[in-house]
Amino acid sequence: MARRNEERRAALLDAAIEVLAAEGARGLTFRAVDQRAAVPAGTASNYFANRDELLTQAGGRVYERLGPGEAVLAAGFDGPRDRARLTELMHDLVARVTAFPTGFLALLELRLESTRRPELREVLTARIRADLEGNLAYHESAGLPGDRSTVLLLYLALNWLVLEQLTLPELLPDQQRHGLVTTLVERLLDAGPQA
Amino acid sequence: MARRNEERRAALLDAAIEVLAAEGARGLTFRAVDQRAAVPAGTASNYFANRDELLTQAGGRVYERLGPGEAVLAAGFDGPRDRARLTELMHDLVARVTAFPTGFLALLELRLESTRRPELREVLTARIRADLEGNLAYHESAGLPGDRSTVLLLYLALNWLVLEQLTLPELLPDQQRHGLVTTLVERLLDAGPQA
DNA sequence: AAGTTAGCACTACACCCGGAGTGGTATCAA
DNA sequence: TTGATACCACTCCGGGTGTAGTGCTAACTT
Repeated sequence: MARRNEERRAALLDAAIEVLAAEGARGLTFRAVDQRAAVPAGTASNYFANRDELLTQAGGRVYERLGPGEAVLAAGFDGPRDRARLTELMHDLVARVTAFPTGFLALLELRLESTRRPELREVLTARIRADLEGNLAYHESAGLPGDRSTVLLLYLALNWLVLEQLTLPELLPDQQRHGLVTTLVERLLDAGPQA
Repeated sequence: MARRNEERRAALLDAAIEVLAAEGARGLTFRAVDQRAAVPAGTASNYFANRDELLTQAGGRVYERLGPGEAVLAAGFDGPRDRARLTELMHDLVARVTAFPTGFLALLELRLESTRRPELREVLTARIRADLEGNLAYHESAGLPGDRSTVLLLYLALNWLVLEQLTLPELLPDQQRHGLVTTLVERLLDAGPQA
């Protein structure tokens, strides 16, 4: 008996993200989602046929909510196209992702879970690839300095930087993290464009 | 009733690492460890007072097993100290970590679990800091090119590169990953030393 | 405007799975 | 013989699933 209230469904998925971040992939149960969403027990059961569906749709939901950030970036088409601008954008990016910590953590949990669920891995791969391609396309069309490798290397390093901050915040002081972003852009660019 | 057979204890911790990687932090139960280690049910209960102990000791065990890799690196004190050498070392590093995938994944699970367990976070922070400091010290004493920031940025980017390979291998083709390592070292060094 | 119906929120129940912890027994070594 | 440890079995407990059943509400019909 599938329920069709989209608003409620979205609320359940948001709750699922919170649960993923707070309890881990294994802790994502229908009951836990019900509880987190403050709806009566059994509700999530009625909206999702099984755990797999809940998992994959939760992954999609994270990107739905992270998406608007891209729109914000798109508003940054004006302004200079130099290194300072890119540095600023990267600082903003890190801040934006960090501001939705449960989303980032949920995505990580899903990555680990996808080790065991080929179907989930496919969905995640497709989504993250689309995101990456989007970033590459944006970077190029915005005329920002740096080539494809620049963007990819930024992606790698910044992701782990955020991971570091969210999981072991005491390892690198805030100030050092900030400096690393600046230095990273600097070095990737100075040597980059001619490659 | 604590048992003291160190060999058996190590075998149980190795099993715990496998379980962490395969089932997630939440899947790490005494029974699962028993089963994976092929010992009778209840054995892990006798060796570890509670789950926390099992968790933290498993984290330590990963580094015990990853440690020898550092020793191998130490054997690399001879040879040139140029960019090509560093590139080679980084390729080796990635290969070495990738060769022990369950260790890497277990560590990731522990990071996520440490979000909920302050005690575990402290232990992990200390260990990873020691590892990082070790890398920094090695890099400097070996006279390899690049400064502190170089090492830190390598750490960030390469970690996520490995994560990418282990969780969503279809996202980046092997060849591209390989090229990224080379490019990363290249760009970090060309702009680096004067900073 | 009243009656009818369809869908959904909510509740309760029956079933099942899996893990914790512990006490007892067998086995081996000093 | 005695002490320690490996091994096994048993009981208790918690939590999750899926579904059947009940009432409410809102929209549609005539």
